[in-house]
Amino acid sequence: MTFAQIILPLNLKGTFTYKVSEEFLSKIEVGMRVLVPFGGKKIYTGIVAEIHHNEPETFLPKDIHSLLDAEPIVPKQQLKFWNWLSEYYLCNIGEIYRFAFPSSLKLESETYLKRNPNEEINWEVLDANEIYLLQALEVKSLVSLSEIEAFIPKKEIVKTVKALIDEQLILIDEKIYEKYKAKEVAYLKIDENILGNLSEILQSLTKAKKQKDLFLTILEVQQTQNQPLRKSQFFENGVFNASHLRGLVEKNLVQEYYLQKDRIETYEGEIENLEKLSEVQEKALTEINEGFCEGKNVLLHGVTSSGKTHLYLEKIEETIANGKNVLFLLPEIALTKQIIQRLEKKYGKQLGFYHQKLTDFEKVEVWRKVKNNEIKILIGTRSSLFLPFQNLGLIIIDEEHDAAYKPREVKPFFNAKDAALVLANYYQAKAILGSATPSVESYYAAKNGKLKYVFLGERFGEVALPKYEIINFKEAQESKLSVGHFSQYLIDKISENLEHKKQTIILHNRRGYANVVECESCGHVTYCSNCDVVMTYHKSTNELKCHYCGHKAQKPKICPKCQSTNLNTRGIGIEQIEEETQKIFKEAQVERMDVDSMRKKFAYEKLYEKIESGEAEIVVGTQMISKGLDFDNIELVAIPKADALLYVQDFRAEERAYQLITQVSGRAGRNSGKGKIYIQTYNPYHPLFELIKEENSAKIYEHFLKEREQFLYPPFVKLVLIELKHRKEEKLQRASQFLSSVLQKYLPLPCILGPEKAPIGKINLLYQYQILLKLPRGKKYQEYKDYLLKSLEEFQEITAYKSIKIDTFVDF
DNA sequence: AGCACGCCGACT
DNA sequence: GTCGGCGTGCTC
Repeated sequence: MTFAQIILPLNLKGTFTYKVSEEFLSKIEVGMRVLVPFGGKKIYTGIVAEIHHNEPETFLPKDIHSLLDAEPIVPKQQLKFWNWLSEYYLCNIGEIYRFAFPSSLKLESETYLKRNPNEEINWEVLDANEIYLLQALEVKSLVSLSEIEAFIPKKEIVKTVKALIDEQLILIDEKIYEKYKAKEVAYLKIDENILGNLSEILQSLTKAKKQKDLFLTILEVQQTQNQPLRKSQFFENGVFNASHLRGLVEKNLVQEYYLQKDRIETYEGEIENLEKLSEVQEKALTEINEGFCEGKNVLLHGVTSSGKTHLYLEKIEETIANGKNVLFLLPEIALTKQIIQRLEKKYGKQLGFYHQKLTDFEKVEVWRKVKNNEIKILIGTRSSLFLPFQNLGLIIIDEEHDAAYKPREVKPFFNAKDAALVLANYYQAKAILGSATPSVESYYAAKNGKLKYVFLGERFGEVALPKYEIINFKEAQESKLSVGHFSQYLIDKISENLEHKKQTIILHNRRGYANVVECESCGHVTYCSNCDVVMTYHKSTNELKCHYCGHKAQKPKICPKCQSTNLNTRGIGIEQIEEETQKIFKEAQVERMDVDSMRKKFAYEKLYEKIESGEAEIVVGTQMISKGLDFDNIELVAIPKADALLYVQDFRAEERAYQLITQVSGRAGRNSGKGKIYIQTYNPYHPLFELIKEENSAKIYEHFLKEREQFLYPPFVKLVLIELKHRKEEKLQRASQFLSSVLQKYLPLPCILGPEKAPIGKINLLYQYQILLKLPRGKKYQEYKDYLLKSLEEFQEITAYKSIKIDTFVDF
């Protein structure tokens, strides 16, 4: 007897055992898709994870319904990768499968109903709904539940269907269909062999002038154009129509055939050659190669505009020349047009894109191409790690420090940067992590020899790096040399920059107009009704918005508590900075770039255009502004409230501030080398600002590492965050306490921090508690993680706590 | 995750 | 008195 372990797209532990019947025995392989029944009447598409002969003892396995693939669709390396993810990040493999596959590759099971032909209907005893349904089945033999909604009220459907099933008048028919059908396009061709008799052919067409003309047209195009002839092109001018073509096809003079159309338009322009590498880049390239030779992956630490892309292109080229493929990971696809354009020019059709914003059809298209090895370079976000690569040779993780590689809100949680390294290893491929501001973890790994450290310290073409200047805002205020949140000094500098017809960027990392609307008389502030956060005031829409659940409310005119009209705003948002900027620089064209202003369609494109053309003179923005805006005319970057970057309560706050400041600085003086950065702060002697000014990245990382070591944070310990959520706070608190006590049985006490209320105690009506684990690195780590898993299992044994939602974030 | 079964409040 | 809320249990 043969059995198979099947991965199902459900958030359930482990895999499921099914029996492999005789008919599939010789065909079934690990990595193929199968159709299996599950539960009452559900059918799922699963993935074969293992084939074996151990009959289960505690239950009777069901049969595999059918085999969907003739060859494995998930490569072995991917299955290994899934397993690693599920073990390392403590999530179910089914969740990984769900995330990894475009939904149309998972067959859909929709419940369809049909008449039971063996049962007579006694119409008299039926109610109206039942009669409608049966009549519908007379007309159409199969009706789906969703179709029934058209003629039976929603809440009565289940009742009606159930009654008829009980009477055995109807049956359930599981109709399964594959959603994805490749779109086909018609092409024409003329068999060149018949051309020996060309004169004869033309003779035979003398009576059909149009057909003759069409034939000659097709022939001409075919002989001049060395690619398939799209059928539709011959009808575009209106001279010919389908019947003319039909005549030719019937006479066997022209053949019609179909090709799958790619839904993704690919670039067909010129293919550009690489520029020559600079000396510094050559050296870096040698070092990368050395790293690869030592069997190490590389951390490429290259200051902004140092030409990291250039090196990537070199390695990509080389990999492809060796017959292997490349995965190029980006944190977000939207803000990185420039890099894509560059690769597009060079690689044209061998390039593919993949990210979660594609339609399902498009995703499957890319899937197919990757599988068939038609795509040599795949550019994509973290979801592209799951494509069925056949012979991956290189993975590049650009902007490796970017938090978008590990979004907390998407399940399953994993860090694409770390996952990429593991995946590369499974494919025996090499990886390059690239950034101008590497994450502290990667930097540490590089310094410890786990990664090869390659530093590119100067801008390409020896353009000077931007200079930093720190403005003591406290002093400026005290000597009354300030307007709003701008010191007179900064204002002068920006004015100068405007006079030189150079562009300015102002960074302020807080959305909205004001953080809080506060009553001056009683101190009342408006909280979100769903979340435990103060609502942010947005002046442009004149409303209060919750940035966590999106809840909106009117801005109060009087204090709801004490009826005072003395309401004031506190905490400056980007909208207020924009307003002030416009007020101070009346003549200047000021634009804002944040999530709220970029929401409209093509807002980004429009802004991009305005900056490129020079129409926008000052761009005020949140962290968004630090990405992708590579324009030569920007020379000044101002951060009027730099302190705000440090107020975040997070052990990575300083690291993030450093990265953000450095990234946004990189926008200035890319060409002229005259970029200036003004950091305006109340704490001009804050070590971080001083270090940034010194421009000694090694020293900065030393500083970070020292703090991390002292306060026991990564990379010196492994962090696991356990998040518990429930609608009832008391129950949640008790549960969290209990989980903590279970953990205490197995883990040393100092490892466990909490439970405590999460920084945002309630989001969307769910209360949140958390337990933070600081686990030692090395051998003990795995042992402790096994204990953690055991504890979580013990916790879930308690029926009363089954309704508590638990999420674990490993290395968050 | 989905889905069925089972026990307590607001309606014909 | 029923309909229907969601708490609990199970799925190879």
